[in-house]
Amino acid sequence: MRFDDRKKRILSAIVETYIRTGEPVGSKTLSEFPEISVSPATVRNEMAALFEMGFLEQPHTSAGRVPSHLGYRAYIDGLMRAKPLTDDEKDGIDALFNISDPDPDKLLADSAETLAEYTGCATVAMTTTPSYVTVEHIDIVPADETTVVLLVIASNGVVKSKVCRLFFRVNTGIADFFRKFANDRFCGHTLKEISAEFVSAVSIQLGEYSNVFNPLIVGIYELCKEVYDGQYYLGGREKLLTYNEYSDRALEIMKLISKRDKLGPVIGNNPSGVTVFIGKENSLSQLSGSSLLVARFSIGENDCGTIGLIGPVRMDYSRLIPHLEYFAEKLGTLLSITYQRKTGDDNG
Amino acid sequence: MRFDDRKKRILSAIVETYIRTGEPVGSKTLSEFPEISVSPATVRNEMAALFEMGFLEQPHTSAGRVPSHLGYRAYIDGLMRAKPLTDDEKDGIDALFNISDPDPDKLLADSAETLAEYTGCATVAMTTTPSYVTVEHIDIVPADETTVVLLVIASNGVVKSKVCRLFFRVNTGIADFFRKFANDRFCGHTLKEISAEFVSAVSIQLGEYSNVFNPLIVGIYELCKEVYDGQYYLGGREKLLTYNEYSDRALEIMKLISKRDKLGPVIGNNPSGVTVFIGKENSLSQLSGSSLLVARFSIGENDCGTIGLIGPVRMDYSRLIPHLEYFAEKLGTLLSITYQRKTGDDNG
DNA sequence: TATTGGCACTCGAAAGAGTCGAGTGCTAAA
DNA sequence: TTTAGCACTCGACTCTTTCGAGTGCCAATA
Repeated sequence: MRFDDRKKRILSAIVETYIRTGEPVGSKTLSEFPEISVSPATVRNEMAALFEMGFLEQPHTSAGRVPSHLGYRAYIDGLMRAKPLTDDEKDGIDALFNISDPDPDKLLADSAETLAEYTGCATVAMTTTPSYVTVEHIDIVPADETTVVLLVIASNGVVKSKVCRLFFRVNTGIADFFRKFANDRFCGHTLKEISAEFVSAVSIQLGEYSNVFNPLIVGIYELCKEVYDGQYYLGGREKLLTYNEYSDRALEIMKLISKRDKLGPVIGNNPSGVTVFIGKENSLSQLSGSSLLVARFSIGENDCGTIGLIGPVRMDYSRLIPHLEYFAEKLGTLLSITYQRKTGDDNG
Repeated sequence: MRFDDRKKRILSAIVETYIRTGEPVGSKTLSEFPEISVSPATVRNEMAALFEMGFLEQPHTSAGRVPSHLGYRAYIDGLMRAKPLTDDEKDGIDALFNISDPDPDKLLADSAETLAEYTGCATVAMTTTPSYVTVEHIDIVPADETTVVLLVIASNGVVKSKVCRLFFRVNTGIADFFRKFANDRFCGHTLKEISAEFVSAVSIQLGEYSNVFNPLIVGIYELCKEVYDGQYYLGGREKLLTYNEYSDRALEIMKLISKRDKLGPVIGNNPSGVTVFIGKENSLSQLSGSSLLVARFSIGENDCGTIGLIGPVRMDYSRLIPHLEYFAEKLGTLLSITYQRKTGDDNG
């Protein structure tokens, strides 16, 4: 049986109509489409064929047809006409990223929230740190008598800080000593190397002072770990409640996507561009009723993170895929500006 | 009509049974309670009286009775026997707060999440900064050639930092100059004073350098604002989905409580101890189906924040009120240790 | 040969009828 | 003042009926 042109048009129309209405699509409705314009009976014959080929499902005998996962897949891979963003939509997204000096962490969290608002889906934004990234510099700044601010600057430009409150007074001498010590021991090592064992070993080298300085050493460890772990932000999880598909599963899905160890591996390892997982294609069985759209973004040349959408299988792919793509691109651009300035200025 | 002892016992039993089962409570059920032990007919007479007095409501003629808001209020204010925490429960909460050197912001966010997990309610945690808090110290630390870390330390011990990426190379001289300038202009001023206008005025004093240093001045402004605004964290909003009461209102409530400008004023201005708003007592009409429990916590002597529970009116007050109280107390204690060490060590 | 009109059939959704039982209010007796 | 007795109410549940959108199949048609 050939998957001829009319079958393609009919499948397209079924997918699009079902996405729009949420109701199974019947032969009469389809026959009224200008790009189809054959009688309902003919449409029925074609639908029977598409059903045979696995592209359609039938909720029950006397209902219309609904796309199967295969049907969605065929639609997305070949039939769909992506709706390019209007200038207004582009301007809208551009405006979101028109921030002069963003805090990268907040930017990511805000992006997730904004993208959720923009798409009506739950979103996830995640960054990962390549294993070659090293500690570039550690600093310690006395804030008041017993408080210091610890800074860890990584070779990828990420800076993290932490307030440490100590049990003794910190003067410039102590700060200088510790700064030198910490830089000597940590700089140049990859973040990956800096394990609890590594830190214990460093601590021992402080000899009798190891107890006193322990909060700072632990602080450095925590900051390194924080940088290496990257970020994981969710946005608009409550959007799932607006879809009847999730009427009683919403809580389960909301909990699931909150867990980085569950969703992270799934979204973290995809080619560039937008990757789509439709329903049962998801490796997590709980997501068999959901579709997942993920897009990588990069800082300059370096692949650095993923931003994704989670919504019902019946989501508007033709609109959301280009949106997500554009959004990820813009996010990458802004992060690149933020992080690359330090080297970009070298020539000036 | 007297609100005599037996009426009180019956009202108590109705509230407690209804909280437990979610079903209207009938006379037969009540007559079997040992503390009531009169016939169903007598109970019915008493219930009719309690209904007259406004303590009960009746979903429909042939259903049992349900507490009215007045009924809950009477229960909470006079009849309820608070269930003190068991040692195990106390240990559980104590363990949550057994952290050596917490980041205050994370602590608050984690507390909200943990409290939600512990109580099954949505939670909110908020801090406010008294208007007398001043800027104590500003620091600027070069991180790499064009990146600096800005620090603002407030007189209440709060430290905030921000990474600023600049368009020029920062050497020690520039950093020293700006540090002195910023401390001269900002220190001693209350956070409240540091408005956009204030910052513009300061910026002008930099003369020809005002453009160059503007990102730093703006950074200081943002940090001051961040400290002054305090924090607002939500936890476990999805818990609301577990109550049928919220079957179709969950989304609305989740959105509402996410808005600090809506919920903040309601929870931010209450006496110490646990304050309870039952259903329609809430000034926000959308919360008429919810109860709100709020508890203040303080750092040392200074009142500093609020932590609260949001759940269905039918919540287990006798358990949750003591829990929230203990939780707020512990949170305050840990924050006090964190913030007060700097002065507490002055005697040593 | 592909398309179409006709027709009997299917099956879920919605509406209506009947039953059940928990719970009530009222009255009269204890 | 308390209680047993009794008629009554009304939601929850079940069963049945009706309705109609949609189907599959077949014979007629272009």
